[in-house]
Amino acid sequence: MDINAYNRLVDSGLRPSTQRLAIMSYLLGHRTHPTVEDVFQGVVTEVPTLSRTTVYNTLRLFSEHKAAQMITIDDHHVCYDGDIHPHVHFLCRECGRVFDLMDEKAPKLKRPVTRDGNLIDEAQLYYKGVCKECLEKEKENNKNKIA
Amino acid sequence: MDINAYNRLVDSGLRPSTQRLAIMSYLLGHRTHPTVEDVFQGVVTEVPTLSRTTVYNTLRLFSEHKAAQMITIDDHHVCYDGDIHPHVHFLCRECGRVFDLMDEKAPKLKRPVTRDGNLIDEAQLYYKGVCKECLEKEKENNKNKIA
DNA sequence: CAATTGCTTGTAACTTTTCCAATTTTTATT
DNA sequence: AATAAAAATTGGAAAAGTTACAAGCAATTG
Repeated sequence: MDINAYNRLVDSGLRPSTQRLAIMSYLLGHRTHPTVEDVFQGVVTEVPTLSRTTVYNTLRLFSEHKAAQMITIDDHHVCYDGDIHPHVHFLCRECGRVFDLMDEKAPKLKRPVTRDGNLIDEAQLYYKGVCKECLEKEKENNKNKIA
Repeated sequence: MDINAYNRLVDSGLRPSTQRLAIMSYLLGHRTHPTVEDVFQGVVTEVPTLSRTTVYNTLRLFSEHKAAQMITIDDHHVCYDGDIHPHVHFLCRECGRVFDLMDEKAPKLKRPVTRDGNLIDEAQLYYKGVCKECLEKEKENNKNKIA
């Protein structure tokens, strides 16, 4: 059994069912910011009866209980992150990958309430652009065109 | 004619067609972070032949040309903002409204390239929580329950 | 004023997500 | 253990949001 997944669930006040453990294990083992479909495809081999609805429900549950982060940077689909420490995300417009930006500081909440009186419980800082790998590829293509 | 909408389009390198002008005017006149559907409903009264596809295409075009901001804070639908100055957004989990947080500083990009070599062209800082109005309502409801 | 290009339209299709009733699993009670 | 109650999961269907595409319309150029 994945002791980390188990602890994360119990610590978040969630019952460690087979499906939840499998989904949490997947999240903790794949730091690629998987979509719901990614999670489903990755876990269904292990839990063959798994339903997509369960994946949707479970990931939402995780995010509501702060056992995972919901990431809404991409307008096409939501993705999830098992890393619950505040950190900055980057979306590459070319390849669509989402990854962590280690060298940028996460937004820090000084107060959980704004001056206007709004209660804040979550902060997300996102960057969008073109990743290193895609920039390299573009360079290659341009070279070939000229040659 | 809305001179502001016209200028925003031309300055962004976009042709000022009837539909584009109407959509941009709507964005500039409604700082409520409208969804595609909001924009469609708001503009179709003025331009009765307007198609939803045009709204989708046009808003995407605007965001690609930095003539408007695409906001992906809500996992249910994308919304748009005619204010292109960097500023912080807040999503209320109760009423679903998105609004600007004036008293929070927008993320500033020192360099357009990360230390890893990724090219950044956009930054978004989002907060989620419960807005003042919804907090008040909750208080009311609790009072009534006890009484 | 013909040709080209760009913009808009409407429908259909597609993707993602939610709903819901039935079923299974787990927990609590006797 | 047996039973009842509660919680979690399933699968199919439906809804919501978005895109693709072919046809038509408008503007611009030579």
